Amino acid sequence: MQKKHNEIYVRSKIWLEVAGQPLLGGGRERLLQAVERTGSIRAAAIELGISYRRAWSQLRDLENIAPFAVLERTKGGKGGGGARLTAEAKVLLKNYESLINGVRAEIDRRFVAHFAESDEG
Amino acid sequence: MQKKHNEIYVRSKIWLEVAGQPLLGGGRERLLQAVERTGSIRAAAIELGISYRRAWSQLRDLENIAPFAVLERTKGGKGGGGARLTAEAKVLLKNYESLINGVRAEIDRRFVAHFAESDEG
DNA sequence: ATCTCGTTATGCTTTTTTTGCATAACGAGA
DNA sequence: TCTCGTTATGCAAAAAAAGCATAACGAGAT
Repeated sequence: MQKKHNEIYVRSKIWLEVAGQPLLGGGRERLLQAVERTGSIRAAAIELGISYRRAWSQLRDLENIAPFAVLERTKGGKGGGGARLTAEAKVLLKNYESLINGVRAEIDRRFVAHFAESDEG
Repeated sequence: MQKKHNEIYVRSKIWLEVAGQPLLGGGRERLLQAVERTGSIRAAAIELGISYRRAWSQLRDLENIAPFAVLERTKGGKGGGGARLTAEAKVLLKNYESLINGVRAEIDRRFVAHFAESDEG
């Protein structure tokens, strides 16, 4: 396989919406995964390298449009508090992960099929 | 088929990149189509309901990262000038159209497969 | 040779969106 | 009652997008 001088490649975003508002995409997916793993919004933000303010805003928006509760939060206590995903949020997250896993590969396959034999696209 | 109280649905964007920079997505696709149809950037902008400034900026950015010339422009003359797509740009546009046509349907199909039997997602 | 006209080309202002800082509120456990 | 690290927000700063106004252009008409 010779190197191609044309470096065009395909990228994609797949997300879920409710009533025209974004519900869950790649960014919030990683955020929910991090919250689930760490048990707090703040720790998740640190793990992702984003500000707590940004993570909190993302989750607030998510919860505002989700048709069910997403997080269970606690304040105070020895650890200061924390946040966990509801069972429904875990199902949503899992289904989204399954959805995009298959789609990514399919897009790449179709890209090659359409752009492989033609250098200029 | 009963109505679902959960209105979650899937959306997607597929675009081409070169070296991390966006080359061609849905917006520029429509813009190129309009330029091809009308023969000028200004007429294309009017047809799409966007400002000429915006259309022109989009095309400038596109040409800056495309590995080949995209438009042939003319100034002056009876009509004042105009713009046309190069042969390579037409091929790129056509291939992009073919790519996304199949992908859209595939994403919808996979969405239904993953989200159909589960209301909460 | 000059004028005309509708286009391409671009600087600059305004608006909108995003990002980030700083700080208040909270409350279970010590 | 005090402490501590979290959740919760107001507000400012920065970045990005949108839009206004105007210059530059040059083939054809005069």
